[in-house]
Amino acid sequence: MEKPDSGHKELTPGELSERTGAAVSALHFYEKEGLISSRRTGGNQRRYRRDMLRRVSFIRVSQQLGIPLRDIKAALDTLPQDKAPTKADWKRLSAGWREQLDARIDQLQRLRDDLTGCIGCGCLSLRSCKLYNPSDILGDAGPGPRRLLPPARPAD
Amino acid sequence: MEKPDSGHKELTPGELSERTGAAVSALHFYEKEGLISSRRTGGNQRRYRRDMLRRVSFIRVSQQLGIPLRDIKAALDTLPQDKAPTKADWKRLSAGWREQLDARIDQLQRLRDDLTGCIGCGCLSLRSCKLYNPSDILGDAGPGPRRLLPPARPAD
DNA sequence: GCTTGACCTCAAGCGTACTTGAGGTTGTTG
DNA sequence: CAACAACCTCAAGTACGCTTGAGGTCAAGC
Repeated sequence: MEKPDSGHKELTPGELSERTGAAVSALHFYEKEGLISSRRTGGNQRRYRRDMLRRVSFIRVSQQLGIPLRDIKAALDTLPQDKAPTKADWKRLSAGWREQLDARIDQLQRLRDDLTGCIGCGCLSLRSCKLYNPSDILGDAGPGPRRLLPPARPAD
Repeated sequence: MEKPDSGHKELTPGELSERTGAAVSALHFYEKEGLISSRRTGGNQRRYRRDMLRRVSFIRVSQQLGIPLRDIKAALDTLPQDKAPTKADWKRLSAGWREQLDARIDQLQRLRDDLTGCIGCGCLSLRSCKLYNPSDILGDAGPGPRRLLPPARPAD
């Protein structure tokens, strides 16, 4: 039924690291920050439930989207901490992320279209250029730094 | 011909800050890092050529794309430092940036499609999921951190 | 039983992109 | 001419997301 390589045992730090691409030090960091959790053996070594594979991968994928760890944590916090999340749990998270992604793509496409316009018109007139007008950039409400993405608040 | 509000005088730090949305401290930082330049008055105060408006705005827009300052600097270094860039100069830069943008949009769209697939299939099998397989993510050549975007090397 | 590698903790360090603060100068304006 | 905002320099601090190092433990193989 199940391929044996799917496994069912807990994972050592080294295994989780190798299979997710995250450094062991990063796993420690994620745990310290509450993004993942582990059980300890008698010898005080970490053992990870297999669903941590998914959590860590989710973290990494989300980071590729430019989402800060605190937002990823907020999303993961909606999953059960003490047992493996259900399919529905992951589906909900994924759907939320897909929205983020859609928004991000829209944003970039608008940026691209504006940039194309600027190339077309030469756009030596800053006054009329959306890209080069700070109070206009991506609907920015004013000057000053802001996050690339709005805070992730999935199904709260 | 030219609207008077287009201006032709140099800008003070405060003016440049207000018109680009970058903090004065950020302007100092950009100058220290060689991304912008200024002339000094007799009293040692900075005066910015008007094309610095465009440089700073370019910096900020590029950052919205997730491009690191060193890559932005590399791009700006292809512009003349001692005189205002020509329309062709900016056009070339913008075109290079548009490529970055297109690539980034493609990347995100692939990610979105994969994510949609994962939602569709439930994707509790990590083995078959592109998103959750680190050696596959976005064509990653292996585990370990990597930059979201390839280095910007515009028309070098 | 000893070596070896994987593991442990905790503190410090690093790169990016700035901001903040101290202490002092400039320049405009009433 | 005094006040006051805006400017100056330089050093240190901040936030994020980790990595590195020191000093020690655990577990498997020879």
